[in-house]
Order: sequence, then structure tokens, then C-alpha cells
Amino acid sequence: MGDPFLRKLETFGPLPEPDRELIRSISTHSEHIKAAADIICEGEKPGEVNLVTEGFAYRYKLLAGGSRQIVAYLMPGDICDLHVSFLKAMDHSIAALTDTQVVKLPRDQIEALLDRPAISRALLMVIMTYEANGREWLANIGQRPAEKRIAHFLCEWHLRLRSIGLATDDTCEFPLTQHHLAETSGLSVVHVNRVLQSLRRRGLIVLKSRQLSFPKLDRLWDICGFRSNYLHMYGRWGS
Amino acid sequence: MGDPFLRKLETFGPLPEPDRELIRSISTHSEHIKAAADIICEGEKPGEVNLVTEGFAYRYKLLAGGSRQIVAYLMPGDICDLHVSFLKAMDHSIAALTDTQVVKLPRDQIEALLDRPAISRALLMVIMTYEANGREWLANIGQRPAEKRIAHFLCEWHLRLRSIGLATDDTCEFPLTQHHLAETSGLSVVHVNRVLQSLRRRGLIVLKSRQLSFPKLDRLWDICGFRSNYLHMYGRWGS
DNA sequence: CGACGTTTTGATCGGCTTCAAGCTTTGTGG
DNA sequence: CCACAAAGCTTGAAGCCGATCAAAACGTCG
Repeated sequence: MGDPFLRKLETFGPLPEPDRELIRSISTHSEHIKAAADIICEGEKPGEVNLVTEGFAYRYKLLAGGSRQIVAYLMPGDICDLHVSFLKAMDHSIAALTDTQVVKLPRDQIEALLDRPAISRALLMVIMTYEANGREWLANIGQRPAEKRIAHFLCEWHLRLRSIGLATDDTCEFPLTQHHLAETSGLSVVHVNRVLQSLRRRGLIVLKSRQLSFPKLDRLWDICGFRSNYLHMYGRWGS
Repeated sequence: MGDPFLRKLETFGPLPEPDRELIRSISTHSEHIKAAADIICEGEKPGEVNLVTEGFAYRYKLLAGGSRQIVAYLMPGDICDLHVSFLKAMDHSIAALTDTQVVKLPRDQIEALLDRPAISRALLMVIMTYEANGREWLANIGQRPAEKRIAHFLCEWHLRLRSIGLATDDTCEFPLTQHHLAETSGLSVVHVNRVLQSLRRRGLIVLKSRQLSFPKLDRLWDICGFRSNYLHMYGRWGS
């Protein structure tokens, strides 16, 4: 199933038919990864590139003191580690958040993809949106107080899921524990908990058994200053 | 002078001679930007891509409350906004830190560059190192306490300058004000000041009239857990 | 010299962390 | 299918890191 990947590459416009054909054909063998298992670790330099086709994963960095920062979440269609096929080694690790299905693209297949100008360009764009996403996170963690910070992350999570057809207008799955949320937002677990309580009390979110919904989504967007422009989705979810 | 840019693109290996020729030829007209002026603002979508050839610039994001987060620094050779030639609009702004010389690459020149597979690939790699840099910042701001956070940034600044021949082994220019440092690290100006004092008192840095030096650089690296791997420099400054 | 931007210092305040313990849900093997 | 363990969530109390406010010293440039 190279489907989510194809859709990802076509976010910014359709690819030539032969290119699409190529992409469909590469989805050779797919691997199942159990929740919480590492997909690839810092320092490694494997021969293939991983592609998430089902489930969720996240990038993280381990720091000297033993603390951990999650720096991105990967959803179906996302490329895990194109880096590795070019750069010398992984500078961070990737773990499965839920049970995950991952396609392993051998190096020569990557090369084949990059030889197609349209695909190569699409990849460049995808990488640039990842970069844009990282910048927004930086602003989020650097400037916003705890409540807005978490609210902002929740809005992003929901919108990203919505854009790949995995969420309704006001509800989505949410497989993160509060511990993940803490490592994502640079806050302590205890404080994350209190913030969530507060959001709940105010009727802004309903979060239970890994299901998240937003009774007043626009209100929440307002509160945390969420603007979707940095996600560069130009379909239904605009600028 | 397309020189710093050429060097940048060749970080990961030399380009074919015709490609190098092309790059040397594109440096059409260069523009001078005064310190503190904006080079490009959020929301804009200009026809050309900016390239820093002299001086320093920085990317920043303005948040609702009026606060500002600096999300990256640009040094000679860095590409400001490839984004724009693909994505719909800038999702952040770029300002000159010092007086800056900027080459404006018109869109068709960019296209010409991307048509060369080797250049296109080099660009992809450069963008990926930018992404890696962003991840490290995220971990830095999210997890490290003020002192380590600032120390880490100083180490990075120095190493980056060193890698482009603008610093000696223990000294470099440092045109940022404490205000910039605050907006970079997500701390208040006052606290940045106190941290700098503390680093000075301990003999770890000497910072005066925009000159920064490191009497005990390895000690400082240790203290903040600085590891250069995320910069993906494979020359003299290893892994 | 005067003015403005930058750095410095002191005092106070508060958001978030840490520690600690109890509770609830999920998962697993007998 | 129950029992128990493990993981996740919740709550309270105390303390600290860094924010904020305010004002003074410094430096740099017209």
C-alpha cells in the first residue's frame, strides 16, 4: 500500500502518470512495528528509508540528563528518514506510537524516485513543510504558556488527521499518553494533567479513552492563536 | 559572489563542473540590506529566492501576544526562502541581523538549478540539515535549563561560523544583542543577562563589544552536552 | 553633549516543577 | 473470566527557576 505516500507527494498537485505508477510499484515489503518499539535509532545508518503507511510514530531526541524531547509526529504517508540515505547517520530516533505499518524503501528505489524530476521536486516540498512545522513548534514551545501550548498542539494534531481523512470535523483519535504530551510540549506530566483538566472544565475538549473531540473548535483556535498557514495545506483546509 | 553558496552546496561532495559553472553564473544582482531591516515578511510571495552572501540574518515568527521567536540564523551561503518558490506564502519572516548582502535569484534561475539532478539533490540535503538544526533547537528549548540552553546556542553559533571560515578555534564575532538571545532561547532579557554573567564569572565565555571567545571550549561543550552530529558537518569538525 | 539602545542590578511574584501518594484503567496469565 | 500487575491518571503541598517591574549605568552615535 503505497497509497498514503502517493497522496502525500501529490499534496501540491498531481504527478505524471508514469511517476504515479512508479510510486505504486515500489511498495515492496511492509513491516509491522509494535507500539512503543523503536523504528530507527540515533546513530544508525540503515540501507533503506522508512515510510509510515498505517498508525502513528514520532521522532525524539534523548538528552544528556535522560530527558526526552519529541520533535515531530509521523502519520500515514509521512517519510521517516530520507535523511539517512544522504546524511551520514540519524541525529535522532523514531519510535512507533501505536502499532504501525512501515514500508522499507531500499536505497536504489529512493534513487529511482529522485531521478524523476517531478517526484524529486515533490519530495523537496514535503521536506520543506516538515521544516515549517518544526518552526511552528519552536515558536509554540518558546513563547506560549502551558495552556496555549497544549491547545495549539491539539489543534494541529486534529487538523493533520483531518487532512488525511482520519478525523471528522470535531473528533479524532488521540493515542498519546500525557507523558507523550509532556515530552512534546516541554512541560512536566503533572502540569500537562492540570492543563488538560482545565481545558476540560471549560468545555473546550473532551478527551477520554484515546478519543479527542472539540465541542468549540473555533474558540480553541482563537485561544491559542492557531493559524493553519504553516501546515501548507491548500485543499479544503486552506492557506 | 555566488561563492559561499557554492561551498554550501558542496558540503557533501563536489558538483560536476558544468553545475558549478551554472552556479557561479547565476549571481546576477546583489542587494544590500541594512541591519535590522526585514528581508521578507510572513505572508509575502515574491518572485525570487534570497541568498545570503555576506552578513547575518535570522528567521522569526511573530505571535499573537506580540512576542517573537527567532527560529534560525542565516549565515553566508544560506538559502533564505526556497519555500516561497514552491509553497504559497512565507509562514515566517526574515530580518537582517547585521548589514547584509543578499543575492536575488529569479524563479527561472531556481528552476534551472533544480533541473540539474546533482544540484537538486544537494539542495535536498541542505534543506535536511536545516531541518535537523531545527530539531536540535526544539530539544534545546524544550528540555534544557536556561544556562545550558544559552551555552548550547553559543557553541552552535561558534561552530557554524568556524565551519565557514569566519571564526578561529576559540573566538568569533557575535552580533546578537541580549534581546536577540532572549528571543532565540525563549527566556526573558533579564534572565539572559544573568546567565551570561554567570558564564563569564566562571570563565567560560568572554563576550564584549560583539566579540565572543571561549577560554575553555571543551568544558563548555561538556556542560551543555553539545554534540555536533546534528549539524552534519563531515569535514574538519567531524560527525 | 544629548538621546536612544543596550546592559546591568535589585526586588517581588508566579507558573511550573518536583516529590509523594492514591486512584483508575488497561492488559495479561492462570 | 477473574486477579493481579503495570501503566496511566489525578491530586496536594512545597519550592524553585525564571518572569516581570522598575530604575540606574553604560556606550555609542548623530
